[in-house]
Amino acid sequence: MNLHTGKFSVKNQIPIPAKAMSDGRKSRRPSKRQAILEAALALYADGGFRGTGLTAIGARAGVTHAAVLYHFESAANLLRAVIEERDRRFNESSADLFTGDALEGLARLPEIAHFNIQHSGLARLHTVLTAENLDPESPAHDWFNQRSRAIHRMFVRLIEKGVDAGELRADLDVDVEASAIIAFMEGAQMQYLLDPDRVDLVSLYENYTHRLIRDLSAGANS
Amino acid sequence: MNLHTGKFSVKNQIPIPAKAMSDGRKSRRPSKRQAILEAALALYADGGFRGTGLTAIGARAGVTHAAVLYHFESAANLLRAVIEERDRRFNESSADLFTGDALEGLARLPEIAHFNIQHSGLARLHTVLTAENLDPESPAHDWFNQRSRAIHRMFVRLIEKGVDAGELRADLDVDVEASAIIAFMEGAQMQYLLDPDRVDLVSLYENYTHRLIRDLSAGANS
DNA sequence: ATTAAAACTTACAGACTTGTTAGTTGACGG
DNA sequence: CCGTCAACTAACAAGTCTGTAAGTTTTAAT
Repeated sequence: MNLHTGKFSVKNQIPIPAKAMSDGRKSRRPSKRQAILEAALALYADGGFRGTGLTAIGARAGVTHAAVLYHFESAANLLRAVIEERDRRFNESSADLFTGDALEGLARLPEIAHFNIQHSGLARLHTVLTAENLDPESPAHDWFNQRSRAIHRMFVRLIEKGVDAGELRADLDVDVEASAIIAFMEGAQMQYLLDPDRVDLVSLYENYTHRLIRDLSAGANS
Repeated sequence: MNLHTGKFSVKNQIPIPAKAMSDGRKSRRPSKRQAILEAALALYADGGFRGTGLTAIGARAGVTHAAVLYHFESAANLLRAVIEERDRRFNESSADLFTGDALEGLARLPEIAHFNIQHSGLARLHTVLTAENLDPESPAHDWFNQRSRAIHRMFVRLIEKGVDAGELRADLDVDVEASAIIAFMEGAQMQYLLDPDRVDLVSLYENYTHRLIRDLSAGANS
């Protein structure tokens, strides 16, 4: 364990990737960078950041741990790249939930359940890394914090849009409602990951969504 | 409801505590066992199991890491003791939620929010360790799995009691309802731990509880 | 006072961690 | 054909981790 230990704590920001990123010029060799990232995605999902060494990641990608460091410069930096990659993939398939009407967006929440079941590796990665970085001293705490706020804002805006459009009740505490939705999703995820056989994630989401829409819709009894 | 607490064998034989547990006989020296457990409680909450070494735990308790092993035999065994201790404390103050009527029990859920805020160390410990043991290969995965099922059963029974008493709707999918409640609580906890300044855990719980009771009460519109 | 045992400490071992450095490989440009 | 440079590997360093073994201190009972 590290406890504080300066390390990268100087700035919250983690240094930029690496030089080995440019594909503008001709690559002299097929570079294992992507394979390494993929391996890290998978292994962090199982063992978390603290539980997974660069050697294991390299081995899965068919290189030594030095190659991992060559491409990502440090373990913390690799973590950052992994988190961003999972975000990229998740957003790709869920961003459009926030583009339409509020009621429509809420009704489509179960799509997230489907995505997370199909990509349970990514889902576990997210949950494991979030929990691992609850401690403010953790290497990526600030990043997860910001991320959390960003998602919260998206839901707040979605709900506000619904309120403005008259779809949703006007007396809602949007902050609380947004947090509640996120809480349900995160918690359901955790339940499912812990015991996939017992928990039917889709049923959970559908039941929740149905009731959520009924409760938030304009005209619902308080 | 004391869910067991015993150690119904979780197939993986985790050895029994140690000889140094008996207080039936006179202790020859004040033993740091309790101090070590306390230190582990605190440090695991911050850094998780994988992120915390026995040396650090020992240091916090004023002993060497060898003393930790003397009392708990192995790191995995200490983890088990820590989990059980957190459970014991949590149950002590929340077990009676399940003894009364269903509606009363549900209405008192916000008490859990208060407990978790006051004992945020224990709360973080629970969340961090749960996430860390999502992987079936993890040392305490089975234990957390069983624990999760036990809690789920408690809520199932509470809801069933309410249905039988005519307090709650008869057409509920109790399994799903129980999972949803747990999901909300776990997720809310995670949100709060990640960003205590933004998330008002008590408001979240109160809002949720109010709506939950309204939705589940007999006579509510489907 | 001697003995016995709990409750430690010190020292060591082996495995694993991140990270550095120096050397090797191989394809492409000239 | 040859130099260059990306993309590595091998080896090493310094540290951490769990666990073992053997020796020491403290106290209670005889």
